[in-house]
Amino acid sequence: MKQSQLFTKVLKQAPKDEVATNARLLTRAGFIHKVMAGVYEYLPLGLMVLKKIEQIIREEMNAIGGQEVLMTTLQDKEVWGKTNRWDDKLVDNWFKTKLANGSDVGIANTHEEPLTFLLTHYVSSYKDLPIYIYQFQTKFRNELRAKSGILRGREFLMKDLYSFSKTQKEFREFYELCAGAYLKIFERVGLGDRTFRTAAAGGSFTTGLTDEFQTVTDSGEDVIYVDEKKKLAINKEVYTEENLKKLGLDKTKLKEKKAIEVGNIFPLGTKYSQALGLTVKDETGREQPVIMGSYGIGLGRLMGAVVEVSHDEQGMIWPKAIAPFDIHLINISKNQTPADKIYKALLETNTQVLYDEREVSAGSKFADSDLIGIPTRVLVSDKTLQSDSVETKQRGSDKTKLVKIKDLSESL
RNA sequence: CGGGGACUGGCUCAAUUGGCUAGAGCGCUCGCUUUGGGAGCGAGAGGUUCCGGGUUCAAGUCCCGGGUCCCCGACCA
Repeated sequence: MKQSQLFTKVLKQAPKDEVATNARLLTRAGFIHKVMAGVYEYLPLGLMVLKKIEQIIREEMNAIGGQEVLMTTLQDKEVWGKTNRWDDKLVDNWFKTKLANGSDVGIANTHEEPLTFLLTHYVSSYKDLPIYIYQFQTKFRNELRAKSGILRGREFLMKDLYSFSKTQKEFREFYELCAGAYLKIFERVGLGDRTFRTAAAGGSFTTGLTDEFQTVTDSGEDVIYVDEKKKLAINKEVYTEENLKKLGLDKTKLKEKKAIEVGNIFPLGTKYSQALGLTVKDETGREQPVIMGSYGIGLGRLMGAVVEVSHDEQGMIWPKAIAPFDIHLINISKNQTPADKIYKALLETNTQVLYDEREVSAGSKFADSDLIGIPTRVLVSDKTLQSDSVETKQRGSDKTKLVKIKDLSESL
């Protein structure tokens, strides 16, 4: 894409109402725009990143047997009444509204109830299980205090998967499979070396220990204790002698760290299936409640976490897998024709390239490029053209390399 | 929800203990010049000073009410 056609522009100064690094950089670079506290619009560059994250998650969820659906934002009150979660005392961060005919509806906060209810229409035999269903869907949560830019929003895109199993053993196997898939996802988006499976409390969903995935960074909201060798951690909220023993963690080997929760998985047992009547007949013909699990990843939060851990003074440094573009082609030669040709040639090799052909100063282009943070910069100047070359540079590194134009696509 | 801070062109900020036509930088438009790390000169456009009341000869500035945003805490997927 030609940069002059991008409708967003880079800002030299971040808006004063943003303090969080992720929001400051993403806003300055034109990836997102704040509408109100905790509510952000995704602009072209930001959406490209979000879509790439989504695709990585989709691939990993499909790989473990997930089937993608899309459920609704408007939810039936009846269904929530069956688990008593309609009550504001139990779930108080809910947006609710009314239809024209006066009936109450909920605005998607989570989907355990609607999905469990949906499955009662299709599942009746143990032969129908297991089933793993997921979606990318916007969640609305009326947080008392939104903060940290896109890390905690009132409206955010979430991948939520729900597992439906006939036995504890079957459930546990999938639970571990999904934990593995999560680690792969965080690896692929560039957070692998600092993201830990972490024992935590289950909130309103369950009792007992559950698992979350925490990315270590000083800008995190949570405090965890990490065993770096075992690649395991425990959240401060459940840090007790008893739990340490249960997890086989040695107090002396744990390091206290701040972290961002980028994903979570937890057992739901039969709480929802029983309440909503989701049962299957077993081999002997008896009705058995289905054993459930829930597995979530907030996409915006994940994107924000990447920015928090991967940036410098100049701007963001995107991992290749989720960068909005692969190449930032920059022309600073008066003669634009050679750069135009390179742009076309790159597009023909299916390279995703942002082409800065604007008539602004070189320094301004470099600064914008560093801020946006595309992994590879390809520079065309009078100097490089003298030797039929371009200069390549990786974002985050100072090393530059002169590459012959005819060899460019192979070298990338 | 408790405590603290803020709100002035698109963005960042000025505006003397209440005083003239609310200024500057960035950004934007036009012209000329310039082009390897946010260039220069000139001309120009752009304002309900968050909203509503009030005090005063006079309010961006003081008073009352409301709103929004940010931070800390509580809460929380």
